[in-house]
Amino acid sequence: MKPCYRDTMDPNIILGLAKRRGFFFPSFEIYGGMAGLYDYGPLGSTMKTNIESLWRNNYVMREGMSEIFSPIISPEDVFRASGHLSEFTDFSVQCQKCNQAFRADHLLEEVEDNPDAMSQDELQEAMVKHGIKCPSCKGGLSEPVSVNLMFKTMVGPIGGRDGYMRPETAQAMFFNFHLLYKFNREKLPFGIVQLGKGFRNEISPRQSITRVREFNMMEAEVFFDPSNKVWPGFDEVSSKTLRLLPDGADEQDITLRDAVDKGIIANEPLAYFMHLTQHILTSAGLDSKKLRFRQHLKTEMAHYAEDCWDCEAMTGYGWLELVGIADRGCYDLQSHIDESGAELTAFIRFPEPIEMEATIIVPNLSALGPLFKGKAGAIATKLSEMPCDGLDTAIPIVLDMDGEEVSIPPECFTISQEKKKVSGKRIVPHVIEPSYGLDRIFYTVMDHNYKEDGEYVTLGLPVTIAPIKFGVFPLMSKDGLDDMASDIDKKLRQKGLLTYYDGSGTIGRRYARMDEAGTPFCITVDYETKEDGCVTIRDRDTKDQKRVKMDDLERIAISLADSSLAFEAIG
RNA sequence: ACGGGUGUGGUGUAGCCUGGUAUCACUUUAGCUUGCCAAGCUAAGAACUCGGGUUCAAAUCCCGGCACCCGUACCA
Repeated sequence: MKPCYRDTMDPNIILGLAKRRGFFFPSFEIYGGMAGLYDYGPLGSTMKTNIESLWRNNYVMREGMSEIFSPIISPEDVFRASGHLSEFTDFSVQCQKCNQAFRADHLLEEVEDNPDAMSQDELQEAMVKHGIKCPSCKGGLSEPVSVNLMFKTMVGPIGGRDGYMRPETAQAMFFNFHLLYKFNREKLPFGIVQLGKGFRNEISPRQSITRVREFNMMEAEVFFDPSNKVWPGFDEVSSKTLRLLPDGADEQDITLRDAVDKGIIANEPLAYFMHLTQHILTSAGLDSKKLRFRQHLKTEMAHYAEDCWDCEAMTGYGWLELVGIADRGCYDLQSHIDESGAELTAFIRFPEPIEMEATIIVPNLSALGPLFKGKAGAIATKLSEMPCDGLDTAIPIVLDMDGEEVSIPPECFTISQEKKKVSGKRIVPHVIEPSYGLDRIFYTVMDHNYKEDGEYVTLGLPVTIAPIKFGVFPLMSKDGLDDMASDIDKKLRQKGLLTYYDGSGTIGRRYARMDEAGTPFCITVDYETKEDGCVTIRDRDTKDQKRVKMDDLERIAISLADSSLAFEAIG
């Protein structure tokens, strides 16, 4: 489906503003630039921090999840387990006539069973065997060339170990599960978050900061008992609506409750985090009319995923994926269990311990040892794990030890009835992963809040996101007004509010400068201040002014900045 | 990655065809002025994407790199 570009911003206008006002710009420009790498400038860095704080306020403060901070450089094993090593390595072929590039495994999909898993040589063989030609012009194709989208590096300068720059922040939350589970006092569900950089060597970075090689993510991994997938707080928001675009159905506004009941969204927590996402994004100033949740098609969803929704925003680049919220089942933990052998499981207690009677084989090590020497340990393990129904204690047990038949004489084991108290079971938790692309959200904040009235540009950022909270001006830079304004400026900064003092040019120009930077309020010291001790506070969006006593200014400014006081409510 | 287009102060641009000291506006800075919304005056600062070639001389012509935009592909 072609995106609809009506009522959307021309990206070039955003890019110009971003560069002029120091939000973001291409990196390394004086050295010719480097595709897919951007700097956040003075205002951009602060706004990025503000978006992160907003996110933390919701995930860490409101939902009670715990934050971790782990290395970017990671050993190869991590990505062998996660699947990135194979998933991020494609084999590409190119048409020798029309030069178009294709994925080799895609061309073989109809004639081979599992081309995705084939090696370079196997692919080449299969291509020749089936006489694959270019699908668009029937020209001959080149040999498959390996394309890996992870940045590889060497850990240790001499004879080091292969490492990769992580392509997402998620993995540490999985492979540290055993510790994090303990930290959360062995209770499910619980959530872990990580904010940080990820790296992908994109074939073709484009569209400014929305598709870059080094990017910022805010990710949560929420672990559940699969038999009890609930998240506290769902009931409170279950009557809220979301705009959904389900796989195979029309776009619709629907309540969380209905969407879960009708099976459109797979479970309550998934719906809950979708709503939380909507809440965070609109708090960051995104226009809810330009947001939707699109369900992954069956074909694009990873095979292990139970359900997956992208939150998309309409921007000057078309629909842009900002957030992915996926129920990934137990895939990630299980993969790390398989790869590392670590016990990344949770223990689910039964309401009452269950008494069980079991027949078990007890190996007699003092007999096994002398008889089987080095193999005794492995034999003992195998004995105690094997089913023992109908075994006779008088007959030797025959075991298959790596292809070798071994007969275990009866004196080496006993069979006994045991009563066991089972108080619970070990399970591999399921995980729901809300994953936010910070840079894309950043871009969309600018896109959705850009306002133009003729030549006059206002960036209508919400107070919490705006880098500068207050412009502080003397009406005239003389007669002591400048000193009074500087004083106010200094005091507000001491209270932790980022201000911008400006005493140059006309007052209108100073207001305009702040409007374009998205600063929500300006404080002006004028001649009356000397007489009545009041200053004006001017609201960016209405241009209205209120006079307030300087004695009340700090208190009011703090309340305005944390949104606990609306401008209109100033007395 | 392929095809097409584009690269001039912080931003937007003129100049390129037809080679000869780079245009204009906004912005910025300093001063004057200005008593609440990009006013005015004076002055200043600031650019030819990079490398190579042709030429007495290259922003301009030729070749190559880099970056950006669009399409296809790729990717989430």
